[in-house]
Formats: sequence, C-alpha cells, structure tokens
Amino acid sequence: MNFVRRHDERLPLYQRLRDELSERIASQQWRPGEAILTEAELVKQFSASIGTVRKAIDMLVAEGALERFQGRGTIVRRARFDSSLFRFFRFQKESGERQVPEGRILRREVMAAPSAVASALRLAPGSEVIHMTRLRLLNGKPLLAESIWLPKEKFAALLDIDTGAFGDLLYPLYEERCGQVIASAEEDLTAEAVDEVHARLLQLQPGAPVIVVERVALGYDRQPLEWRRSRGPAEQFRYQVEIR
Amino acid sequence: MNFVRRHDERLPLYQRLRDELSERIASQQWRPGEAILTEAELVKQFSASIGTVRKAIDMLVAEGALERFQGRGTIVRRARFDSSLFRFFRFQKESGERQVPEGRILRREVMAAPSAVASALRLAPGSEVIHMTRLRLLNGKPLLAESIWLPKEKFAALLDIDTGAFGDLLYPLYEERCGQVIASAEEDLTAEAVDEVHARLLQLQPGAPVIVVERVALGYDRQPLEWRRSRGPAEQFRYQVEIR
DNA sequence: GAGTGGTCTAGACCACGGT
DNA sequence: CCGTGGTCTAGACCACTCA
Repeated sequence: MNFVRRHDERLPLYQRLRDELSERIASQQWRPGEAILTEAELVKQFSASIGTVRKAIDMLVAEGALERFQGRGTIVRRARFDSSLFRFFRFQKESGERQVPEGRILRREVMAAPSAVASALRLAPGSEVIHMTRLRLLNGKPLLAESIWLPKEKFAALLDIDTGAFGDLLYPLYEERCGQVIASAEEDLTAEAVDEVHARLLQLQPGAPVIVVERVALGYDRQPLEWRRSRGPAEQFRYQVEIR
Repeated sequence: MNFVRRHDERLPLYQRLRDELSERIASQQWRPGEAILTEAELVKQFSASIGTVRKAIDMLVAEGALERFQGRGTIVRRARFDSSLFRFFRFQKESGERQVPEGRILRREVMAAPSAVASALRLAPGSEVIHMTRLRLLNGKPLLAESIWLPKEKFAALLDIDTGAFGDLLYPLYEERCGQVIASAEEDLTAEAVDEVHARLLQLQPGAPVIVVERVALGYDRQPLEWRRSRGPAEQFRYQVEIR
C-alpha cells in the first residue's frame, strides 16, 4: 500500500515521511542502535528529493528518536535516562564523574491497580499490576525512595527473577527480560514535607523537605509502560533550566 | 567588510550566516517585534542560496531568537517569561486563565555587590548594585518573596522612579526606562526549609518546605543584566518535563 | 496584487568511517 | 576505495498577509 495514502494527504510530504518513519521505529522495525534506511534509499522508496528526506529525518533527530553519524548512517536512538536522576539530584563525586546508585528492591507484590496508577498507565480499572518499592543508595547512604508500578501483562517475566538479582538499573532489565523498550518519559516534580515512613527510609528528620518526582515511562509508540514516584531529600536537589 | 571574513571561514556558510544574524540581533539592529531582512534580501546580500539562508534562520528560530510568520516576515522574538513563574508555580484560577500576581517593592537600596552577586552579574568585586526586595501576591495572598540585584550602571534610571509606581512586571520597565531588553534567562531550582524571615513574609510555618529559584537574566548579547532569588511555598510548586 | 515565508525538486561536491 | 551523511545551489510553485 502506498505510504502516502496511509497519511493525511493534505500534510506536507516531509511530515508524512516523518510520520511513516516514526511508525516504523515504534513498530520496532529497527531496534535501538540499528541504522535505518540510508538517505539515498529513502529518496528512492518515497520518490522524494534528498532535501525533503533530510527534513523528515531532521525532525526525528530533534525529537530524540534518531541520531545521525556521518559516514555511518542514521541510528535509532536508545534513551539513556535511567540516570535522569542526575537532572534533579546531585550525586556526583567530587571528581564530577557519575556513579550509578545501588538499587535495592524492598518489596515486590502483585495487586489490583489503584485508580491513580491505572489512569497513569492507561489500564482498565482493577487490572493487575506489579508494585515494587526500591531504595537507591550511594556509598550505603539512602538517596531516593521509589514506588514503581508495572502492568503485569507485559512484565510478568520479572516475577520469575529473584529481586536480589535485579541489579542497579531497571530499564535494561525491562528490555532483556520483557522486551519492553523505554523511549521517553514525562516527569512531574513537586515538593513536600516528608512523612514518617519516608523519613525513616531516607534517614531524615520528620517534616524535612523532600522532592517528589512522578514519572511515566513510555515506549516508542508512546504507550505508558511504567509509573513511578520517587522521593529524595530536597537538600540534594538541584535543577537547571534555560528559558527563552 | 565582507561578512564572511568576520567569521571562521572553515565554518559552513549557514553557520556563519547564523552567527552574523545573531550578532545583528544582539546589537539591536532590529528591536524585538521588528522584521529582519526577507529571505530574498538575505540571498542577495550574502550570495547564498535560499536553502542555506533558511537553514540559518531555522537555527535561530530553534534557539528562540526569531519567529517566522508566513506572509508577514521573520521577527525578532520578544522573551515573555516574566511570567515564567508559571513554569514552576501553579497560580491559575480555577478557570485556568493566568493572572499576573501583584508586585510590591518592599525595599530598594544601593550597595556594593556581595561577591556572589558580583560573580553572577560578572561585575568587578565591589561594584555598585541596586538591591530590591519584592513580594508577589495574588488576591492579597503572598506567593513569592524575591531579592533582585541589578548593576547600578545600567539601571540607575530606576532610582528616579517611586517604587510604588513600578507596576507588576519589571522587564517592561527595564526596557522602557533603561533600554535593557531581557532575551533569555538561566534558572536554578533548589528546595529548603524556610527560615524565619521568609516564613513571616510568605505566611508559612517556620521550617515549611520552600522552592528557591535563582535566575540570571541575560540580554540578546548574553550579558547578565539581572540576578534574582525567589522563594515560594513548595505546596504551590509543580514542574513538568519531558525526557528522551 | 505584491510580497512574504513554506514546500519541493534534482542535482553537485565535500568530509568522514570503515574495508 | 566505497558508501554514508553534510553542505550548497538555483530554481519552481504554493499559501498566506496586508494594503
């Protein structure tokens, strides 16, 4: 079927091309790290000129879906933000190098999704979810307390692994064990005075300020795959933005 | 003098063109809201092809310096983030519409720049600065306590105006009275337990969590023009980001 | 209707990466 | 060396804005 007809023909060609490529990426036609078609090939297949093809690719690069390498090709980008903590919390060593905090699973259970979770994950109310609580530490000092919810349907394979063997990063685990690739995320920051439970977990005075980060992690097709809420001491928190 | 020679000739043409336009904007050859040269004119003046000119303009649009309007021209963008508070604090009415909080200047003084301020504003140590404290309120309720520092050299005209006549937005005032146009800003967020002084100003319990926003505001030439530190109740704070 | 930016073409040559 | 993306040209026609 002609790709043009699958998209709104009133759209500019470069838009339809972008959408087409975006769909192919979402359908995992190429896995992260793999090269997509060359520009010359796209020119042929879509009967577009090189400039138009490049504009479509440019858009996907700007969106973070692709990455170009002169001489090598254009590659499906692998999101690497399990360490996005670093956007918000300063865990650097004095040397400035990044460390991956230790991840320790405290609890894992299967339950019916609370309504807020069902809505964030776009599940039917009452669907089964995997709920985990996890503590992240650096040099034995607790830095972040996390509550993580996953749709059981997609992540059941995690239940077969001992939680002690989860390792420090979850997204590679999701990919290897469950074939679920995280492509992007939306985060929502708020702040509050810490409650008793988290004060104990994070070794803080009750009432000390904490930052709360709520994250929906999405696949390449933008379907929500994970929802988590993380709390960390406000003292460690720092975020920088540029505004225009 | 040939514009090409003023830039590194090893750079691609579209880069040199971008730099040239960027410099002209910084030098206020066009004021915010005014149209720059048309694409056709740029093609002539720089002996480049339309595609190259468009690429240079595209970059400046992406950077937020320009804005295109089909049929009208390409305009120097006016930064409109005095209300960037809305990025961080939710002040919306139930209706969702934005209100400009009332701004009330509590104090204004001329002093030697504290070293942190001198460094943020890139002033020689001990330079004279204008320091103001300001409270922002909505429906009479205090929302934000601000400390603002300005280089006296550029902003001396402000000292002639009664602080009661400052109005609710400062950046338009800077532009009208001092000819200083704010083009962008860098913000730095942290959180802390509120101290006594700010607890009283913001009508909070001592120790309640507050968000601290430090902002350096820059001109089109990226020279720092203002430094401010704002504190607001964490309860009102919310920030959303997308991560890829 | 005149003038602006928006889309698109069909090439050319260059710079870089891997073999 | 070959194949990749990077830069650049010199047009054409369309869609929109404003007088």
